[in-house]
Amino acid sequence: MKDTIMKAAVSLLASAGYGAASMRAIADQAGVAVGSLYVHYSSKKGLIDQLFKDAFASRMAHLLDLQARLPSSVDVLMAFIDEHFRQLAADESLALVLIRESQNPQLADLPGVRSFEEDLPKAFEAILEQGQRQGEIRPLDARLVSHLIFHMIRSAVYERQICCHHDPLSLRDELKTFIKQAISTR
Amino acid sequence: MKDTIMKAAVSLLASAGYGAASMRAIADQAGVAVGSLYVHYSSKKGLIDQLFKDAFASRMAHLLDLQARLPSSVDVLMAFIDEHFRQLAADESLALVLIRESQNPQLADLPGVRSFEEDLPKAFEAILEQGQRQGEIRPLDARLVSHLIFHMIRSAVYERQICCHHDPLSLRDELKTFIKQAISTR
Amino acid sequence: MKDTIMKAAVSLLASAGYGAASMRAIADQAGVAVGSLYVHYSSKKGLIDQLFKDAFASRMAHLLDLQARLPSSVDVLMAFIDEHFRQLAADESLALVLIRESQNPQLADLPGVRSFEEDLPKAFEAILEQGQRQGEIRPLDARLVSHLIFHMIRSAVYERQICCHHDPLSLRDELKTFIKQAISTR
Amino acid sequence: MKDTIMKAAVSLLASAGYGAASMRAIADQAGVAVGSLYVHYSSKKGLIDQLFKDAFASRMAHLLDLQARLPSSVDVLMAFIDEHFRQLAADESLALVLIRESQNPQLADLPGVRSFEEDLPKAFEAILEQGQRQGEIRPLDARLVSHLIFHMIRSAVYERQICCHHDPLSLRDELKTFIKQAISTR
DNA sequence: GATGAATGAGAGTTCATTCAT
DNA sequence: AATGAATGAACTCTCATTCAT
Repeated sequence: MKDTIMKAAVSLLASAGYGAASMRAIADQAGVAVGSLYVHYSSKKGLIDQLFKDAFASRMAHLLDLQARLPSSVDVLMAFIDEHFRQLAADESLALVLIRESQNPQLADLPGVRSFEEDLPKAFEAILEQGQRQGEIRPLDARLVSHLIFHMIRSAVYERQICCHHDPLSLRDELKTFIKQAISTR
Repeated sequence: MKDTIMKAAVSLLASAGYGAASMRAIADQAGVAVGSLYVHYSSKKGLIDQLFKDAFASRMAHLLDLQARLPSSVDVLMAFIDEHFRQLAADESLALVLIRESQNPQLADLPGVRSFEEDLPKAFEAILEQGQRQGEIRPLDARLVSHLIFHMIRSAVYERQICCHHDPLSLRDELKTFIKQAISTR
Repeated sequence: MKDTIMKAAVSLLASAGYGAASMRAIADQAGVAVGSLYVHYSSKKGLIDQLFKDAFASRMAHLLDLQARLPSSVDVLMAFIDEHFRQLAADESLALVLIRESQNPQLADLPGVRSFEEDLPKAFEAILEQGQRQGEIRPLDARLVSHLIFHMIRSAVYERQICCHHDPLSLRDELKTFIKQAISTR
Repeated sequence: MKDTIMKAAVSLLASAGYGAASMRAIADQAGVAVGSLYVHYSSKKGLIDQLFKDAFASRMAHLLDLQARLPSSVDVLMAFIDEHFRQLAADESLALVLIRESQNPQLADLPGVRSFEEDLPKAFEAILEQGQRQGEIRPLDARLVSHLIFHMIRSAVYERQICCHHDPLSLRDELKTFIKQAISTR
């Protein structure tokens, strides 16, 4: 049931956003009573914090795994984008929620959200710096570009959700080409 | 007084977001009575719609002007980024609000917000297509890349607001280099 | 309207107690909307705090006045009892609420309630001590007896409300005789 | 286990009061599951009713015993006060709960609470009337004074709990002297 | 135009109680 | 007998909005 609730919450957050996703609406969507939400999550914010904590943990684990297995930094980034899009296909709503609500000031103080906002770009930054040392990546402000890439992935995912015009595979390849060309040494 | 209210609204929306910016809070911030808000704006959504309409009009006008004056599409984009950062310096809060709340599903049906979300990228797309015809810009999915660029500018602006680590000028130049390299024919 | 709300609150607190006097019930009793309660009082506790603050102020003012006008401490006590019963006749519900809810642990941290519980007995204590110095009152533990008297007045008032068997005047005289005989030097 | 639950309930009622002592909190305090409370008691009110029934039975039994053994009504009262203070020392929390919650309107309809509130003073009244017939006790309204004394004992006990300033023995003796002098024939 | 008290629907949350295990 | 997840009514409080002044 805990899972049913979380899935309903993600679905509603995706379509309506934090402000319009009331606990009552989430309960209805999940087909449970309002009180049941509080059996499994301490509060509305507690529920959303858990959402981000889970997402951060799974993404971070994957990124660290890639970094350990692939020698080339550019390859790590490309593989991560592939994986990100794969996860996206698995749960489109979740991706949208993660992107949208991570920028919601009302949620900025949640530990899970902060990890997602701060620690994930930091990992990107480390990869870029390693790539620079390896000569694969041109001189650039690693911190800044890590954030740019992070947001571009977000944007691509976001576009995919909102404007249903794009073919997801071409979008993924377009993004990869875009980033690859932008950071490579010539 | 109408202006005082709008400025207070922008300031509060920037720091607290749509959900936490109550009409009472906006009135307090502006130093006027709650009732006065409804003298000048029909509703909370009406106020925000106006905010986006104004912003869209000024940005669109500038883009059309650049397009008319500069022959090179790449130059137009670069000049637009310059101008965007200039406007940003003039009103940082407004930029943040435009970016954040344009993605808020609770505001998605406002005409002003829709213009900002849909018509501005369309203008970018037209510029890219023109650049392709001129041979300045490599073959790419104009519609998709226009959205990517649009979101990257957003991301850069957003980063500038949230993480106070970056030097705004280097951020602007980094972004211009990033985009220029990404779209140019080799 | 602020007054209407307070009167409705007192009436409901008297008949139902703090736990059963919901804000909705108070609003209904007062014939106003729930929201109106929060226009005039910050919260349920804020409303009750105000109730006690007002009651404390009026009783304390009267006690100080008597103390200034009457030379005999016993007379002051007797006059205060008379006045207390008079105020009681003017607002029986209020008296009951003050007595009952001042002992409610959920309200113990309200400043108004603390004043009522602590500062009023302190004033009694001062009167007793003065009476002892004047030789009117027998040797006794002033602090303790001040609390005993305070609670006896309460009890008498409480009885009057709950058990409607007693004649209020005989109750008052019985109490006065009881106290007078208990504290006098023989 | 039934006893563990009752003790936890008394402890929590003493410190937090009826309103704040939720069934979950009582279960936590007792170290059992919420469901177990309903195995032994029909409801929250049923539990509290049992609390008062037990207390009434033990106090009433003792009072009747004293009345049978002691010829002097004044002695009976004094002995009862001694015993009351002794019971108090044995379970201070219980005493506080009995006093406080017997006045809670939300509990006024419980049979156990009504016995405690009505039948105990009636027994006092009978003793006073007997003392009057024996010439030990001055002419007074027996019903009224029985309530006064009942409440004074309450008050003394209550004070002992709340204001930790008093020495319990001196408080007991002060109260006994106070009452003895108040009711005696001169 | 400007005000702010009044509104009432709806938000998040709690809680006594039930019942399948 | 013991458990604790599930329930849904009811709670306190907030908020966009209205309207008489």
